[in-house]
Amino acid sequence: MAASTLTEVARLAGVSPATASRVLNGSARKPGQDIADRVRQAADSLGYIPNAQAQGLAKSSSGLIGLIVHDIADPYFAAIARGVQEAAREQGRMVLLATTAGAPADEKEAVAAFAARRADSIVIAGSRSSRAEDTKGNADLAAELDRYCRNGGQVAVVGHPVVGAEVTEGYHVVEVPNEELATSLASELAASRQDDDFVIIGGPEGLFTSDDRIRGFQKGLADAGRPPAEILRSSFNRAGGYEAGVTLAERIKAAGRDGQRGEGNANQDPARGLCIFAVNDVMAIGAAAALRSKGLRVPRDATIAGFDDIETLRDFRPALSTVHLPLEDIGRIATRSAAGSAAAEDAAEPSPVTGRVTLRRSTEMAS
Amino acid sequence: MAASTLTEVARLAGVSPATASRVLNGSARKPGQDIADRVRQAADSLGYIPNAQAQGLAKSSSGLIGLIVHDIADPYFAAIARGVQEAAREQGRMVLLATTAGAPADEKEAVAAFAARRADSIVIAGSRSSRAEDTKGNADLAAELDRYCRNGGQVAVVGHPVVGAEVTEGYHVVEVPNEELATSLASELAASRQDDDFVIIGGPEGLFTSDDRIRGFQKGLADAGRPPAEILRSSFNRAGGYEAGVTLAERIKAAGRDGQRGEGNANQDPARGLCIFAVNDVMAIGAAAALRSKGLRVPRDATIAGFDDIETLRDFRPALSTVHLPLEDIGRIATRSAAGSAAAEDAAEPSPVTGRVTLRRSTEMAS
DNA sequence: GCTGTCTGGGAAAGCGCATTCCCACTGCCA
DNA sequence: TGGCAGTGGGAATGCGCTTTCCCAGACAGC
Repeated sequence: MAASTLTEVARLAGVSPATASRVLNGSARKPGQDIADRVRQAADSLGYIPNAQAQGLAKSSSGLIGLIVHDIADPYFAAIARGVQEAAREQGRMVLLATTAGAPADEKEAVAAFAARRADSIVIAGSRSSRAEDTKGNADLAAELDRYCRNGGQVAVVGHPVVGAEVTEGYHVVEVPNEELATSLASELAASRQDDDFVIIGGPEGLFTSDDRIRGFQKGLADAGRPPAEILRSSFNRAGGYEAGVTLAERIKAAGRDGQRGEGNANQDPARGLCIFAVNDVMAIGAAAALRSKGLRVPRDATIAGFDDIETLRDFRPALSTVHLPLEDIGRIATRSAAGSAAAEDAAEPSPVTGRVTLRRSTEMAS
Repeated sequence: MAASTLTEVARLAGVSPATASRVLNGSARKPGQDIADRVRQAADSLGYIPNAQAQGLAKSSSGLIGLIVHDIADPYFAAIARGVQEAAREQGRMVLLATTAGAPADEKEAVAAFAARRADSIVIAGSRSSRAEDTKGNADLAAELDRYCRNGGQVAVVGHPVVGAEVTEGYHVVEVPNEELATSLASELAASRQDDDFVIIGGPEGLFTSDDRIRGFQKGLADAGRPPAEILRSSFNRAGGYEAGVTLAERIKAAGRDGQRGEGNANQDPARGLCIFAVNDVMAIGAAAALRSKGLRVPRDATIAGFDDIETLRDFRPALSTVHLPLEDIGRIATRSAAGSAAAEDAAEPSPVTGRVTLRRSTEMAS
């Protein structure tokens, strides 16, 4: 038994396919009540399911939203995905998922695939990069996006615009105030951690999200009259945080900052504590794990702050100081801004994203 | 500029659309080298992207895999989704996401929507339920799935078969040995926690995953000669775990099990500890948070074990005893089993899922 | 040299639906 | 009663592609 078609339904109901189409899918023209009933009943009895592909082909639009993330298992993206999914449901669309590990080449592929499926809009979450090795990929991605937009597609990018994107028609950017928030975080930490030196665990250079947060943090420190923090670079995930954490743990011990009176380091005053800012929560957790594995305690031997306020990590102890980002809203906003309702379009770029510095135990005053 | 079509490419290359189709998309018939080159070049210069909808319509298959989860932001589902995504990529397909909060009615909707899009296969993750209020929904869902399968669709369900599903053609179940693993967990805990009483924090009655794990755990206790554990029911998420944790915390204090010598409870021996088994990690974390908020310490005042071994929770302290489940593999296996390669089909239901009891600090020997 | 078999390309028929255009009919006003 | 707008249904076209079928030419065997 093959899936039944509109034509079959029409025949069973004794009407033309045109009429059947009109009653089963919202058309401007409403057939008479009796006919409508007949058609609907026929559809029911046949278990008719409209073929979305054919519909899409006929009206060239698909009811699909493409979502591009680095990794759906990363709680950051998962949270955004939830928002996207919700907004999509509101719009009566479905979401098509693509994961790319952040590689622009893969992202370009994904955009092409979405374009092939005639997705109505595309949401790109996940940090843009300006690394040299990505130059070519970025250009390709930008070109693909341009083409997609020119063909009437709507694109929403979370965070930074894609490097080199030119079209403005249908191209939306959901700004995330990473830099400002990092500045605020630094200010608050500078105030509460008077006696700490600061160090930053960042992602690879060229990753915008990471760079923005680093820049913002440094600015906050400078505003508070603190010297710039040293920056440790590693990968933008837990492993990267852990790795950097190991390095720092050794340093802390060597400097005798762990209360065990190490041999001391000429450059570092053992009396001063160390406050670590990891550019995202997952890295912060990794760093904390590294310190712990080296026998160090947070916040006693070092304090740590992250960024994102990942929900799953809220029960982590010591509670992680971080910057709360409304991830789910971000996904929702991005999806809505790419909904492409020409009317509401210019009316207002939807409510801006606001975060909030959230200090918790991991950077609490040492007793 | 509208997206260019095959016909345009063909015209530019000076061939028929049929030929263009044959060279651009793998057909059995291979046109001559020179012609192929001409076509490919024309396609390139036009930036041709095949319309997947039209392709799908023409060959009635879409290259789509439908994935149904309760909540994509839940790390359990996110991990499975990653596996699905990966396997999908291997197959050159894309994944369509639907979240349903576990409501059979929504799941039925999702299946219908997938069917409408002519998804090649559907993966259903997330526990089935046999609750009375879901009876109708389950029946509808089963009917929808049956229809989908009869129309040639492939379905893979993680865990339990959908209640009432009848078709076997194209219907796959990825068995997760929840019960057996829970039994093993109980055995190991019974051995290491000789002096503990056991209590189970379960999900709502009728949720198969939860029920299986409870049943298995009780069996393990029985095998070890322990009396059955009391069961606290609450919702299958962190909040549920927290709620149950609050209840337990009060009880522990009342029973003077927290070392503070409470007034004691006739039924409970204050000398005995309490070992809490939460049917999933997230609930376990919630329960632990509740205990902590009541001033209780794990594993000192109570021990806790979970189930799933969620990656994001591995850095939780005290490290959570749990049962490791290869979530990502599960997603992959499900996706592959629904790949529908009739050849490999009967050859072997793909490698079974195996978990592993993983005891960590949260159930460690009291000193 | 002629027929028979390939080979490779093109014409055309859908895939299932939306939609435009057309037509028959109703009811209204003049 | 004739004409006209308005209403509601159907025929037909096309969305972009695949695929079957057909046909012209190449080639081999007799």
